[in-house]
Amino acid sequence: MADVARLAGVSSQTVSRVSNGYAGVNEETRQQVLEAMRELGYRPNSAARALKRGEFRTIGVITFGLSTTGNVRTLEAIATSAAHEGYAVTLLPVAVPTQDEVRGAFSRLGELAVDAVIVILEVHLLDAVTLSLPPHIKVVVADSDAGDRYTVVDTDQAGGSRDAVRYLLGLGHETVWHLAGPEESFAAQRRADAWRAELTGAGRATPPLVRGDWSAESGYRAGLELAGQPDCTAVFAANDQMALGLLRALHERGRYVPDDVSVIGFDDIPEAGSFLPPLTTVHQDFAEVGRRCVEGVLRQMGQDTPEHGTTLVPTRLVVRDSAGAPRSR
Amino acid sequence: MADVARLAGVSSQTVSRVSNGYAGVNEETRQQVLEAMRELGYRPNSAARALKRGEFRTIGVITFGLSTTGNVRTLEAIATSAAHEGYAVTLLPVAVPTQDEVRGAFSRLGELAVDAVIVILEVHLLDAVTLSLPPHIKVVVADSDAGDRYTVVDTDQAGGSRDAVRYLLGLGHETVWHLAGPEESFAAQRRADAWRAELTGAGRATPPLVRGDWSAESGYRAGLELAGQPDCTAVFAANDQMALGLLRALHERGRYVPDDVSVIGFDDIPEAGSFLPPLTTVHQDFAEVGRRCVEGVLRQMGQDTPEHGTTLVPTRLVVRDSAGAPRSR
DNA sequence: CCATCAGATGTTTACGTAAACATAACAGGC
DNA sequence: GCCTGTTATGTTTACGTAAACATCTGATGG
Repeated sequence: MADVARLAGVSSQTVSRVSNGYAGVNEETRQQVLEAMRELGYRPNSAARALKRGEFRTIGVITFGLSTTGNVRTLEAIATSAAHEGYAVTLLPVAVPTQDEVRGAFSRLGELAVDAVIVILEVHLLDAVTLSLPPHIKVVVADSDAGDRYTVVDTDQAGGSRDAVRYLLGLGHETVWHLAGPEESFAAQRRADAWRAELTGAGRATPPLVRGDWSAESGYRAGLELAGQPDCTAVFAANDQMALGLLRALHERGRYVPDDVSVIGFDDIPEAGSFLPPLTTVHQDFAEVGRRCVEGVLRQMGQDTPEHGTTLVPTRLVVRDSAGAPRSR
Repeated sequence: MADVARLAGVSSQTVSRVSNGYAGVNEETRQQVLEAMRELGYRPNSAARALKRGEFRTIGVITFGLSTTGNVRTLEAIATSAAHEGYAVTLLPVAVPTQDEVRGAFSRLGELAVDAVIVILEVHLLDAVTLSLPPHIKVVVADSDAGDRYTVVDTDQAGGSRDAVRYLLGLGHETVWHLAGPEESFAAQRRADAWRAELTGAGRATPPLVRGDWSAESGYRAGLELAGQPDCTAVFAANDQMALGLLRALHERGRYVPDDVSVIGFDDIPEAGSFLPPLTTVHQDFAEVGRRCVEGVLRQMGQDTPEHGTTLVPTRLVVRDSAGAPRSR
């Protein structure tokens, strides 16, 4: 900066003013400074800036792996929104979703150049971890039920599940089975709860819940099991990957979809329309979740007090070919 | 820091020494300092550190979208490796893969707190962009052919493609069709080149190349076309998503896989084993690519001169059920 | 018993920036 | 012609840290 100032024949403060687009600079001076910057290839040093301003213009994102579509899409939207607002995004991968790992990530975060954190961790691990965060760092959590302590942005899991079950019942199915996600997952829990509630509300029997782990492979195993249940005519899978495995198992066992068994997924991953048959599924607007996370974080940075409360992003049932009326008995 | 020093009854320099694990500090003093740190909740300020040290311990990752599995898995491995080495990862999403956008990302990068960059951009857009990078920033490129100018880490696209084609020919197919990725993609280009070379080398006819855009939907459209070619008995798809769409199209048109048509994909995404039928595909070791990217970046940071040259990560053909011998004529 | 040296700790300074304050030049009103 | 206000610019300072250098203590060896 000093070099630029010297070359342009001004003080370093004037360079700073130009560099920050400050108003009260003579147009002629400004051009000289810009020219000098160009000539010297000047780049403001972000460390010094951050030090001086006391903020990094960076948002940290804590996430467990990038294996699930939802996390990735949300992350992508976060990165885009953040970039749009002039914020950078720093990634904090948590290797294994254990209490210790999460705590570790949070404490690494403490020394990290970050003004705020968005946590995309659907598992029940946030509880004991709160304390280790420096107090000035703002937090938004996606996919959690910690709405009483944090700002939470979530998909309307319950609404989406309700729509799926209602749609299947509307097609004439006696009841709907559920292929759930892993126990540790908040999202899985809420989808299962809503499924159960909707069935109960409609006065239908609740079949035993089948557990998967989000993977297509687990869906396949569950599918082999379900294929053996002759009274199973409709399945609501908690995500599209498991639905994919389910489709394969049913196909292998000669149970045709949708003629013998109807299947509905959750997420609407880009490939869902290319499954065999194309999957009817609940569309999640991950991009919107990401945007609102960034929004929430920035809003909190404008004020001193942290917020809490939950924002729900609505879902939409995308009807394709994997669900139909049950074969008439 | 000054507060900690006061509380511990030492100078701030001693606090710094403790904080950085410096050797020559009396054990007793050290404990007092640590105690004071704990009591005051002291966190070293990373901006000040970066300013003083002249390095940020941060790696920037430029990537176009997070839509392709490969990019995401690579990114994940990068983040993990980097964290392991005490480096943070900052994400620089490029919204649209145009020259301007890429240039923009690179110039934003100039002001970003980053010591090195890993570019995961498979498209032909790097060429004109070189200049805008501050000279001290180290670069590693994944999935590119810029090996003469940068350190490049790539999957052995050619080897994988060759194996796929060779395997299909070995099963007795007369020739192999190719469902290629988009023209702008380096990876797509290399896979297509290797496919053509292998066919030519084996003295087989080269069917017209069919173009997709990596998406399952484009694979479906291509599949409808290929289903109309009676002499098409084997297809090598440039990625698994397109293979998925292809499978659906073939199925809809009554061309059975693998009896009528054999299909091989590329990537080995986690779901590939759950396709109908389970997909034979070329496994890419994205994790290894990510690791080597970080390794390359760190290595260059240890020295002054940038490197160039290409490292290839080997692939592996994963045989499942989508490819078989052609129906005897 | 003093010179020498090693280990432990303190003091000064600089990293690059921008806020706060200071100064200078000039226009306009009375 | 002097005061006031405005605009443009310069000077000083502090952000939190760690390198470089300075100092102090006590031990060792001749």
